[in-house]
Amino acid sequence: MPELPEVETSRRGIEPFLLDQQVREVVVRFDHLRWPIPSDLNEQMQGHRVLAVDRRGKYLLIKLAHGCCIIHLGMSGNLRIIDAGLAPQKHDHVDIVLASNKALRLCDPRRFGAVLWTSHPVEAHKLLANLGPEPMSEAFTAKDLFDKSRGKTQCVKTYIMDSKQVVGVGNIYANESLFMAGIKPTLAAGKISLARYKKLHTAIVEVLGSAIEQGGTTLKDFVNSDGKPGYFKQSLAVYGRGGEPCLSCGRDLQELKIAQRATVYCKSCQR
DNA sequence: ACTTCGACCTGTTGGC
DNA sequence: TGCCAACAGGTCGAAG
Repeated sequence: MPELPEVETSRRGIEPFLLDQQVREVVVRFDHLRWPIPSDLNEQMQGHRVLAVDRRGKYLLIKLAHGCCIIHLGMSGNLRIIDAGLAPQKHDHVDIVLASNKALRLCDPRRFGAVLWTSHPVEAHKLLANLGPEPMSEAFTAKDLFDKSRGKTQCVKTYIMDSKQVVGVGNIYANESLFMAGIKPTLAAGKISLARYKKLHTAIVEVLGSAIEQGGTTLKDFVNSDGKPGYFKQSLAVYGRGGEPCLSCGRDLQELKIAQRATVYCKSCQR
């Protein structure tokens, strides 16, 4: 489900319900997500207050005084705020029950997501330590994108989806950003000029920024934490539109696979 | 060191 | 209607 805008939308949705709340109990109904959920998760969190609900890339970070619960939504995960005790549906794997009698509930049919715990500074966690800059921060620059791409033969689409370069650019927004920047997705990352990386940088920031403003993309089952859908889908220019006319020039959009992921672009607008 | 590819899962969709 | 194959928002870690 989620790319960065969806994760950020979820974070904003759940934060007011978690912040400053004491954790009453963590209920794990199914512990085999991408990795096993730590068996001492309840022991670690029970009775402690939530100090912050942060995000790093697509990882949600629920911070307590002595450690952090790391949540990743994988491909199909979603989070909702419910009344504690509401009967769980299929795939509702974890509840973090709060003293307020509300609970944060994780549902993840495909189980590509993760729920982990770390007692060390979370930034040093193996999964977070090597992440690139946040796309909406000053640390993300066209110059770095350009410099780090030199010598690389991989497609530019694969390159911008690599979380070591920049976090949060998934398949939808990679397609959209490349269209906005007028860059053909199959070009070798190492052969693209600084001027074009400046366009691409701007496009990534704009595409992700407006998606966050609009509450993420609604695809199939995405709803944010209060159950309202995102509204970005109606602004997608290429994703899911293979064979349909380019919104800019009217020619048929091309569809192909790059690294086994659906890729759509306009042959005449993207070169 | 860089790049590609398999693997992890269920649910939905489209073709026959 | 049923069956089967292909596909779906991610990304780690192994293999090449």
